[in-house]
Amino acid sequence: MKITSRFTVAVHTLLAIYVLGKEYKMTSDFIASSVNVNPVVIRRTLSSLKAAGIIDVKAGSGGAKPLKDAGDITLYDIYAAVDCVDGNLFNFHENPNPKCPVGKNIHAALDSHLADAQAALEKELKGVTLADLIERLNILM
Amino acid sequence: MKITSRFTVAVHTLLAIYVLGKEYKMTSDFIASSVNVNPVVIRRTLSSLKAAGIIDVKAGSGGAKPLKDAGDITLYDIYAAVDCVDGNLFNFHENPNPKCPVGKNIHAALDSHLADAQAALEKELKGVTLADLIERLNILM
DNA sequence: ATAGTTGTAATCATTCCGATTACAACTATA
DNA sequence: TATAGTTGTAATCGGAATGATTACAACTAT
Repeated sequence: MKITSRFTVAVHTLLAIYVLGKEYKMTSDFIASSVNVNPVVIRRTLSSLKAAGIIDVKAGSGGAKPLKDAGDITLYDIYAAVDCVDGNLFNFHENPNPKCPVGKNIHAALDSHLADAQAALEKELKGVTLADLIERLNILM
Repeated sequence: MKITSRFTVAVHTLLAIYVLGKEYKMTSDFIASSVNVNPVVIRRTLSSLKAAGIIDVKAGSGGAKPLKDAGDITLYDIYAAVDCVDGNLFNFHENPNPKCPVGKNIHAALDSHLADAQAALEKELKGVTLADLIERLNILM
């Protein structure tokens, strides 16, 4: 079980917009050919990023544009924007038997630890900005 | 996108075995009624836990038994035993365009950060043992 | 022998994903 | 204002993963 590629697609999309946006018009078709997915997938990604206030996209004229400074966008912001994880990362089996001492209390015993693990992952994502990635890209390019 | 309930089912299963195992014969049917899933699901879980050397199960006679000390079993061990995540937690879009400067380098720029995030989650899981959960259960029960 | 189990294969329905088609709505510009 | 190029979005499709369930062979204790 893996976290949707929507996330890495969104990161890729933003990198493209921030790095190549001055030189090219960033249409969904253009971005789609860099990411190598269907343009509609990019349009959906752009919608999410727009709803999160990260970029601006105008219907008709086209071309996505940055709204925030790259240093102010973390991987977590992107992860949250495309909603790869709806609430809890870990799936719990529904309806453990309340007549069993284990079934009755397993949520109380386990939930906080799972939340901690998820928080640790998300904290790590909060520590990386789009600017960090762009810097690294510029070295590599 | 969530991590399979196989994981929490396995934790529940082990808790049942370690907490109730002295009092009851822990058959797949018994455990299934505590977890509230189909017995076959539990048998599969037991198989994984057995393969990981955590418990012993004998075909025919039945009844799962602990092989390791609860303090030596971490949530990570269970998570790994039932293989909820096959390798990388994050899905990457395949085939980014190598002709695009972003597409060509995005893996190099992003992979390590994703690995770090996954490692942070797993480290957290390594910090909790079955004994911790049992202790908490005993207080609640 | 028998009853009770485990191990495992095979199906099935459901859910989620990304791909794709289609088309209405919108905007810049000629 | 007509047109070309875009975005927004609904609808559908096939594929993959999941858990539920049925079925039955293999095994073990009594």
